This record gives sequence, structure tokens and C-alpha cells, in this order.
Amino acid sequence: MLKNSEFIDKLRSSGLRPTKQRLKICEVLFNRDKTFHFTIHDLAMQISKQLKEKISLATVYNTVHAFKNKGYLKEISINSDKSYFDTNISNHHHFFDEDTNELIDCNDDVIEKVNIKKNLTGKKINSVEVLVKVASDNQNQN
Amino acid sequence: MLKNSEFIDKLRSSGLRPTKQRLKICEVLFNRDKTFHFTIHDLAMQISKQLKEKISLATVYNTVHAFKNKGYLKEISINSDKSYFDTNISNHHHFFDEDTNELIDCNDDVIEKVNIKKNLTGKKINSVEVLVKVASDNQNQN
DNA sequence: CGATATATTATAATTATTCTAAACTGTTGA
DNA sequence: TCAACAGTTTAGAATAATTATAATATATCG
Repeated sequence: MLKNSEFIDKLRSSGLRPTKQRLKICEVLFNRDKTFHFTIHDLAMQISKQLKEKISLATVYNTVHAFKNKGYLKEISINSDKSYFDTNISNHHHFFDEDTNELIDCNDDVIEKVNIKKNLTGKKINSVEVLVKVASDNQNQN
Repeated sequence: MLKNSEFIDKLRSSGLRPTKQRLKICEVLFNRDKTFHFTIHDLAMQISKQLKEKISLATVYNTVHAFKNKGYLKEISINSDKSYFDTNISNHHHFFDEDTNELIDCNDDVIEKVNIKKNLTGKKINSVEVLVKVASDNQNQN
């Protein structure tokens, strides 16, 4: 659970002024105990549920991207029509439940460190993401 | 290098009648030595480059999805505005070059088998995909 | 070949995301 | 405190990938 001043710090360090709308976004994103996996649509829904007024989608997109660029949010590689983000920025991987389109964190006890033994010359590794797609045992998906 | 009759088999087993357009799609997809990573747009471009006439995008989408569902093509999990596919359907992983938006296969000597030590109850693992995002060493991306 | 079911196509519809320009607000300095 | 300015918000337009539609064309099977 974070305080307002922490949200302001997060915004300022991302190059954004603290405004009413952005503070609300921070509250929905960061004022929680557990990791939050979301799409922009999810986030906008939660915000308008909590506020009477709506926040413009453009503002949500801009703020989320600023946080992503600063490293306060992680974008997750899934092939989907939407982009998924994660408030857990530590190095971890995911299950993706194809039945429910839900993302679930993989803890350390699920996947051990993936070792990249060779890299492309002249390139730097920015991230290593493992996605484990699962589905109900008694039906064929895809 | 495959023959026309092999394309017809592929189409038939995917539940599709062999038509002129679909055979052309097969040729572009499967008549090659090396793995082909592509987006629908890439594929449509290559086809119209090789033919005088254009194939409707709808046909390309439908055919690619039928092949994907049958397992002749693999969809790759990347967060992008487009979907990427791979003609290499064996179990393997990828580098994604963020400078060029290019996908490169990881051979066995790059990543060893990823071991999933625990799975969600009642779920079956459909795939395990590792994506290694790289970028030029002397610039900051993202 | 002829009948029928399936394909192709151009175009419209849909959806996520980005862009735009006008109205609004936080900030800074007097 | 207040004015001026730079940065923000917003609705709505623009863009781009993908899917749906419905009329026309083609493959298949007898």
C-alpha cells in the first residue's frame, strides 16, 4: 500500500506532472498487495468503476506507456489483440490460461533461470520472457 | 523443397480445397529451405511480388489460420501490433531484434530445455515459449 | 457436363491504438 | 495571490490489423 507522495514521485520520475487523473491511475495500479496483470481496457474499466467520471483513454495510454518506459510497468509478450502489462517488474515468467485469457505469475519454484548460452553479436539482451500456455485438460484448444 | 502434391495434401488435411490462391500461399510458405518468420502483411507482399495478380487479404488470413490450427504453422508470442508466424513447428525459441523487428530462431545450443516444475491444477501445458529481446549494444531501447 | 457446396473477393465492420487540436490545469515567478 | 505559460486532458478523428459479409466464381462429385 503506497501513499500519495509515492505516486507523485513515480510520476515525477517518469517525467509526468502529478494530475488528478494520473494519481487515480497510480492508485489503481500500485495501491495493491498483489501483482496486477491488465490490459488498457481492464485498467480503464477499473478506473471508471471507482470514479464517477471517466478518464480519457488517451490519458490512460499515455500514462501507462510512460511508466513502462521508466520501468515501473512491464509489458508482457503474448500474442493477443491487446497488450498486457504487469505491475510486477521483477524478473519472472508467466502462465497464460487460454480458457480464461488470464495471466498468472510463475514463481521461482516453477521455472529455474533460463540460461542464454550464446547471444547475437553486437546485441545486448534486454529481456528473457517465458510464456507457458495452458488450457483445460479435457478439451482441445487451438 | 516440396512438390505440388504435398501442398495439396497439406491443404486437404487442413480441411481446405486446393485452389490456385491457396497453392500459391503454400508455395511461398513451404517451398523454402530455411525457416520463414512472417506477418500476414509480409506474406501478402511476397505473394503479390511473385504473382501479377493480388490475392485477397481475407484468403491469406483464412488459410494461415487453418494451417495454424492444423499445426503446420506456429504463432509466436510477441507483443506487437501484428501477429507473427513461423514455418518451423519444432520446439524452439526465439530472439527478437528490437532494432529491426526481426525474429531469429534459437538453436538448441542457445537455450536448454525449460523445465516447468509445477503446473496449475487441471490444466494441460500447450506450449512453452521463450522470447529473448535484444537490441543494439550502444543505444537504449524502450 | 451440371448441380452443389465451398472459395474468393471487394468492401464494410470491428477493435486496439495513436493522433490532433481545442479547452483546461499545474507550475513558476513576480 | 495571480498571471502567463507550458504541459495535460479530452473527445473525436485517423490508422491499422483483423474479421465479417454477401455477391460472384470455382472445385468437386456424380
